[in-house]
Amino acid sequence: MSQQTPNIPTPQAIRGTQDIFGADAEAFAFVVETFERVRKLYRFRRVEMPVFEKTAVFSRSLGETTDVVSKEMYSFEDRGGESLTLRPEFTAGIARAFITDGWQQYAPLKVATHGPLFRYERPQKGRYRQFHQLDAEVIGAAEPQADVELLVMADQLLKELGIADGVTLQLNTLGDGASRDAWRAALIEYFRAHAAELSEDSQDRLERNPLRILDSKDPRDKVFTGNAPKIDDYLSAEAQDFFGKVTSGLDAAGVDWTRAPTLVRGLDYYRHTAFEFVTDRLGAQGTVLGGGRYDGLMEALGGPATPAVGWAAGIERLAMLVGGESVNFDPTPVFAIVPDSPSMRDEADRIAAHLRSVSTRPDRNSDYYIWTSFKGQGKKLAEKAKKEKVDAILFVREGEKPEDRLHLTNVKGSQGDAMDDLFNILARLPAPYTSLSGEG
RNA sequence: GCGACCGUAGCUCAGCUGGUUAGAGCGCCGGUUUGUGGUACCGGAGGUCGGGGGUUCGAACCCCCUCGGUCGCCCCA
Repeated sequence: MSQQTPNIPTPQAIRGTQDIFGADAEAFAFVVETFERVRKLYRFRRVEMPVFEKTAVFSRSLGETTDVVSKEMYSFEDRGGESLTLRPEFTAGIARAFITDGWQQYAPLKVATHGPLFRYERPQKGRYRQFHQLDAEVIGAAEPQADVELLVMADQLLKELGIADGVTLQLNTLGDGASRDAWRAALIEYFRAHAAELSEDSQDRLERNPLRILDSKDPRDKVFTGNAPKIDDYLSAEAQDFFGKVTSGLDAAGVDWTRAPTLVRGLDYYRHTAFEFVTDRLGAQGTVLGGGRYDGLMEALGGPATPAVGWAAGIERLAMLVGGESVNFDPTPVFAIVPDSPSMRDEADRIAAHLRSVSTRPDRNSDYYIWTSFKGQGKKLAEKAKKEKVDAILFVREGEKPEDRLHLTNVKGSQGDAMDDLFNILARLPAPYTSLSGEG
């Protein structure tokens, strides 16, 4: 290995960013690919959104007083003196595009996207300053069936990722605007009576975000949360009916859920349905997918009143649940092409090039993968190939007759049909190599 | 923003209450052996002990500052 150049300090990675590699990167890709498949199944349209927006897009939609806006955004002035912000979430930007790009003509519009988000927070397990989310939104649909479809899709995604076990859907309603405001007022009144006995955090929350006191972890607060006013007592008949249709829709679709009366949303724009898929396997960052209805958002951005629902899911949290070195995300067999001697290098390269050029199936996936190296031959290279976890090694050796020149060795011990499959693939070899020797 | 723990070769770590040239395994490079269901052996390169300051005859080890990591609080997906 080469030495580092002295006296030139290597710049460090930014705190809270990640260089994702190896099994983690495979798990990440598996999550994204699964999401893409499910999103197409439900006919959500793919959108690509800018990574930065005018700061007002977020400050208006999330609320100036929220922690995200007041202390977690990466905001800066560009060279024109305009205040811009690296997106801390997807919804606000999509809502902005809905208004400014005339997407209203497609309403009700189902869109999905994924990519990096930025929040200046203290890094910890499952939380980074640059993190990645999957996102799905239904815009322009006031019907509870939209909430149901979104939740059914989320449920199917988690099942297809193989992580549905141990993840529970917690569901709540915040009511319509009037219900929510009445409940909020009642909560403030109730907690204010006990203000002195609450935790310092909750005394602060009392002013800024009283709903949040309900899911406080502090035992001093928990004493009071049990008897706090319930949203159910403040729901209008319409809001009650709406929530009833969501739950019956979920039951009809066979999605398990539990009522979580203290589940609230941190951001101001949420109404009605609020939900989180929660696991107990990720420590403090247990929410793996969360969202709700945000009927008030479009107006906050100066657009027409437009009902909408959506959710987002943390890709690295999903990847951690999927993870594990042992998981094989892709069963496609891998062949190593190994020249037995330096003189067979070109021949080996020729064979590898041919196999790669004929590998593509009509569905654009490959039947097999080909591993090669840039140097080495024979024994050493075979050892290296095994460390790369190839399924079989095709040795290219010197020999008079073409059938003597190729030798297939099965590395992983598959037999019978599996071995036949490997041989069948090599039947696609060019002219001289119509047969080859090998062992199973 | 607050708290706890941690920071020794590319990786995972050892280094006794501060005491001579800082170690192991894996990996890497070279070689010998072995014709291939993750060979065996020999040799080699590679470390400002995160960085800076201090205490001491002497610091990887003690103290302070700083940077970074991990896990909580907060916030949130």
